[in-house]
Amino acid sequence: MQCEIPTPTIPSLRGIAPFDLLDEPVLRHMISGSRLIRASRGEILAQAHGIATDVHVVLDGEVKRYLLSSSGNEKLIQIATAGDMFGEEFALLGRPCMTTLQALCNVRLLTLPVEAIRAAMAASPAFCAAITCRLAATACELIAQLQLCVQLNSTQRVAQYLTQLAPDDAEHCEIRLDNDKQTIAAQLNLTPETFSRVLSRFAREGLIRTQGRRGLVLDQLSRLRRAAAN
Amino acid sequence: MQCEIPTPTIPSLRGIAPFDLLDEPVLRHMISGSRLIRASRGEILAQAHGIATDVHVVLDGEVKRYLLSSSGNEKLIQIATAGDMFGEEFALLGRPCMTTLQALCNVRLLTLPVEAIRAAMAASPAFCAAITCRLAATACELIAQLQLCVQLNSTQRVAQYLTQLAPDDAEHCEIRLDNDKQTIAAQLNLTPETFSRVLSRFAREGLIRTQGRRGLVLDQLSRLRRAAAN
DNA sequence: CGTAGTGTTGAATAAGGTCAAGCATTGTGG
DNA sequence: CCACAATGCTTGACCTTATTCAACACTACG
Repeated sequence: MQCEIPTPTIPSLRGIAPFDLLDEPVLRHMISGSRLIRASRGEILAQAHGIATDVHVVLDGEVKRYLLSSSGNEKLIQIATAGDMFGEEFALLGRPCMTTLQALCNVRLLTLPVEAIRAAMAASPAFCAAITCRLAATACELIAQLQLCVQLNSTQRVAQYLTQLAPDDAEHCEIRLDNDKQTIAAQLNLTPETFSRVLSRFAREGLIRTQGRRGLVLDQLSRLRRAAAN
Repeated sequence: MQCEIPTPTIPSLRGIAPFDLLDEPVLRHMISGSRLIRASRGEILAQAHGIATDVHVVLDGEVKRYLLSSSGNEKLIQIATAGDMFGEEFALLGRPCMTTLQALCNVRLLTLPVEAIRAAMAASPAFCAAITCRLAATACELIAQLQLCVQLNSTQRVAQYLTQLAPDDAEHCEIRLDNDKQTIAAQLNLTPETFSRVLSRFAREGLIRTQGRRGLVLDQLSRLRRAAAN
């Protein structure tokens, strides 16, 4: 994990989601307080401890954000990809950050002090509104996650996940998973074993067929949707 | 459940958390679009369906906000008491509201159209910042909830709940539960039976003693804290 | 003193998790 | 281009945990 003073990152930040709303001087001030972090696959970028003082932006690569329990259990919160920003929740409140950060591949990450974010919010109502929307979206996602993890059983969770990948009206479709099955299992808060078992039961019942490691044919989406709802 | 046009509520709203930041005309405009809802114990105030278009403020009484699964399982999200505001997450994004609302006692609830909130945010940077903070806090709480429900077992959850009720440094203390045991169990995502079993195990081990229905003596808080962490 | 609402306890059950072994896929180095 | 290693995936047997259902006990309140 390396840190650099990021001179040439102004253009890249300008192209990223809420920062495109900022004026040149505000953006420049924000960059001046930032740090650029490089890390390679598997590296832990930040532990869950201490007051959060900054916000992160992924420039390239993927970063996994998760809760780590004392028994080693990982609960995935988010997989942040290029252009994603995260960590406002804790930083804006000055609360201890609960999440751990791990690089899923070689990544470049920009770290912005929360004070700069706060200043930008004061300077630009549009930026402030954008941050507000992002937080609202985060809260919604978390409520959905809670619903998923707490109220649905393994069958329902997998069925719901699969139906989300298909177009809304189709009955049959072929898809390609965008992550390891382990990772997907983690998203659904299942062990890889349980995930595998549910998939093979669906296959046995004729709902799906597997094609290689990541390919999947959904044959009876209406039944799958029903399985998700029950 | 009754609805009224709320003429005399300007003063009461002025005294409530983020609304004290607003100027008289903005506040007046906000009130003008609002509705006052009265409901009595047990009544369902709003189902989870359709796009959320407004935000709620509890004037008096208590309201339970929860996720309802198709199998009837309830996952408690929040108990909102007088002065609490909620529902921004969904309303600001115009997403379907996932939560159900139930009166825990006789309540008066003020319903504000999200457009008024948006206008107030545009008019007052301080109000906007306050809303942002509230959303950040909501997100943090939800992450904590997720951690609680997904990564901790029943013993840890109960131990954590109990230790939160005690002062940080004490070893011994008496407390009074502020809700039914059923409700507390729901907050911890446990059945009342499991909650009861954990409590009686703690009692058997000498960690706590029960006093009547709501009283509780915590005798060995250090052991309790250890049980919460493991 | 009786009743409704809460809380407790036990036995049976179900749902996932854990551990361990083996199989398949992918991609790399020869 | 093939072989093989590394990684990821599957499967089975077993175990732990919490839920369910049912009966009963307690408490608070009228």
